[in-house]
Amino acid sequence: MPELPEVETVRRGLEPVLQGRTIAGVLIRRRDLRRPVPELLAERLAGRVVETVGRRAKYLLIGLDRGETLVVHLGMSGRFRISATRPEPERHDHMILEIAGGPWVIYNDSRRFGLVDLVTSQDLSRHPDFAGLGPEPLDPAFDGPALQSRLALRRGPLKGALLDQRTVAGLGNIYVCESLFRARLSPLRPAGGLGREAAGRLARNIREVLAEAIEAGGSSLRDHARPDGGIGYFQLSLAVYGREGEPCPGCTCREGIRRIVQGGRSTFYCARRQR
DNA sequence: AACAAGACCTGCATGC
DNA sequence: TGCATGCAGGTCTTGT
Repeated sequence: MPELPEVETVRRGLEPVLQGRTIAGVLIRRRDLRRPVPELLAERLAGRVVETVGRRAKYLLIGLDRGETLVVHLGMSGRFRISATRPEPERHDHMILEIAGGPWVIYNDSRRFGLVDLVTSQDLSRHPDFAGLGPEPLDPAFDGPALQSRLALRRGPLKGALLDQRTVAGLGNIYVCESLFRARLSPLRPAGGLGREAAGRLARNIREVLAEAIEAGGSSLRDHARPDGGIGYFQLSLAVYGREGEPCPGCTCREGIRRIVQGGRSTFYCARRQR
């Protein structure tokens, strides 16, 4: 499910349910996620008050009292759902939070590429999960020069550089393809040689596509993304992702959208429009 | 140092 | 119907 817009959509869904509320009880049903769920996590969370519900890159940051943060990553298939009544656990429900006075918040991840961790809030920026992350693309500090300087060190193609969370945080396969299409840049183009004008265009299009996707509630591809059970609609606005063989929405080329494999993952682009 | 490939795990669509 | 194959929104490790 989740790149930055989907994680942000989840954050917005959880915030009104969690912020200012007390965690009454926690059930951990499976500990072998991407890395093991910390020992005694349930005991450490019980009775804690949620102060903030934030996000950094694709990580959800549930800020608790006493200076600790519950970190959740959704991996490829992670989701949250909210239940007004005590839920009957379903397959792949790994963590169930009971909020004092209801509701219940359930973390489910079939592929178990996600993770749950509890870290000291002060150490967050130095924590290994976060230390190397690039800038938040929606932060004002992210602009053409910032992107250009990060890309300058690179030798490989743009696609891989943008997927690397050290370049800019929060992009994944969908939004890299979409950003490159909007910026009219080939995913095969060497990242290092990107000029000032092209880098500025790319940074602007990254910001725009992410902002529009958040506005639409994210993209719901194989399942729904939102804690409230609703779906996002941005998949309807995708220009190239998953559209191999379809006409290019930006030009009149005969070939249409092409699919290639880079770094073992699908890239969708228009070879005529994107140079 | 930077890159690609492989690994992690499950579910689903497709084709025989 | 059953079975094999390939693919999926991420990221960590390994090898070149």
